Amino acid sequence: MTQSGIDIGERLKSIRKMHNLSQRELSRRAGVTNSTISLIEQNRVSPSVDSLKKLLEGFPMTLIDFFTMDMKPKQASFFRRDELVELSDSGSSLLLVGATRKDRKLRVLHETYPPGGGSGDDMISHEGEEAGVITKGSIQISIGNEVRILKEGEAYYIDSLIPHSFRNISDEECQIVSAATPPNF
Amino acid sequence: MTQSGIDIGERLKSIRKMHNLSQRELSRRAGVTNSTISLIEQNRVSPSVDSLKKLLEGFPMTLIDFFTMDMKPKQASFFRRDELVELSDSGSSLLLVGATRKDRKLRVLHETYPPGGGSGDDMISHEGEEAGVITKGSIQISIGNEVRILKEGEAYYIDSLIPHSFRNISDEECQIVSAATPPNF
DNA sequence: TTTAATTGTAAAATATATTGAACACTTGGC
DNA sequence: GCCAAGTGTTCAATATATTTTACAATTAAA
Repeated sequence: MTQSGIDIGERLKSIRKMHNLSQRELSRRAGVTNSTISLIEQNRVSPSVDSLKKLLEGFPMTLIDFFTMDMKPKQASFFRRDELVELSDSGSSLLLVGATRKDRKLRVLHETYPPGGGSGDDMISHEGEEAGVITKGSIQISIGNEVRILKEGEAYYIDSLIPHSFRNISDEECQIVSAATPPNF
Repeated sequence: MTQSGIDIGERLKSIRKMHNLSQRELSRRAGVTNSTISLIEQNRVSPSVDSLKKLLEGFPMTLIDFFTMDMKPKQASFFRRDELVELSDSGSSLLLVGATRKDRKLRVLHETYPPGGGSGDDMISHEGEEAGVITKGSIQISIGNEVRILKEGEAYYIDSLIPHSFRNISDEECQIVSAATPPNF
């Protein structure tokens, strides 16, 4: 029988429903009996780790995912261009994706740098990681004491602790999509 | 008996050792028999979620912590196009940024979908958050039971555990830069 | 050495998870 | 109406996890 604090049965059931699977269909995919699934979802048994793992592989999903899952309120998913929030006051443009969401784990930006534009000397460093892809033009990126020019299709991945800055030294507009976690704004 | 992929027994044992606890002492704290602990550590049984939870409370530690535990090193920097790792085997292209880093918190992809291409019919779901910007063309995105077509410059931001999929139903190539945390690959 | 208190392990007994085969109920043809 | 295929549930049988009790090996103190 179960007493595990978190409602494993309910959680499994809701995941199964999300994927539009019947107990029997999940049973086939996971190699666990449909009756077992029924009992687990009713919290009449506490599944072995093996069984739970098999079941999750039917989605697929990992044990980490399962135990990390918390019910979250549904929030806006799609964003038109005018729904992206402009963060920059200079000539450059920093459009934030998902600004309306309360507790983002991710800071995704669509950045546009005109010729001569740049991020300023961003000496603020914070815990986390940051990465991006150049989607148009080229840009000079300084990371620590390294300096390099990245062209369309190239990318970077850095620890946010290391001071970094961007400058468009070309005569073309440059666009970047970047992501960081945890978000610093 | 166990076959759970990850070595639960070894993991439990190493955690116990880290805390300088004997099987019997952990037994007292957790309310689980020492023989059970012995069997689990030898991987001769697959503990029930209940038992594992009780054991971890003896340290204390959560199930999330337990399953998240993975040893991780570090690295950095710039990536040319040919240094991005192709993850797709179909017609679409999924280029991973920073693949050489072992401990990424971020999964940034440069995705290219030819006309008719897509992410596959199997909707994938995993714990975390995911967002992206369409940088070229347009694409149809399904999130849960919502479907929408996003054009260049538009964006999305979703909880990763909501099943989602992409399909390019236009006659032009579509490019996206997406980011997710934590990385599922 | 002996004794007592540890340690991890093992076997049989017991409790529980899982299976296999039913059940009643619904849905969509025909 | 009936029938076939689907749904989730229940119960007895079986497989497995957990406990109880015991054992042998180690460590420390007398």
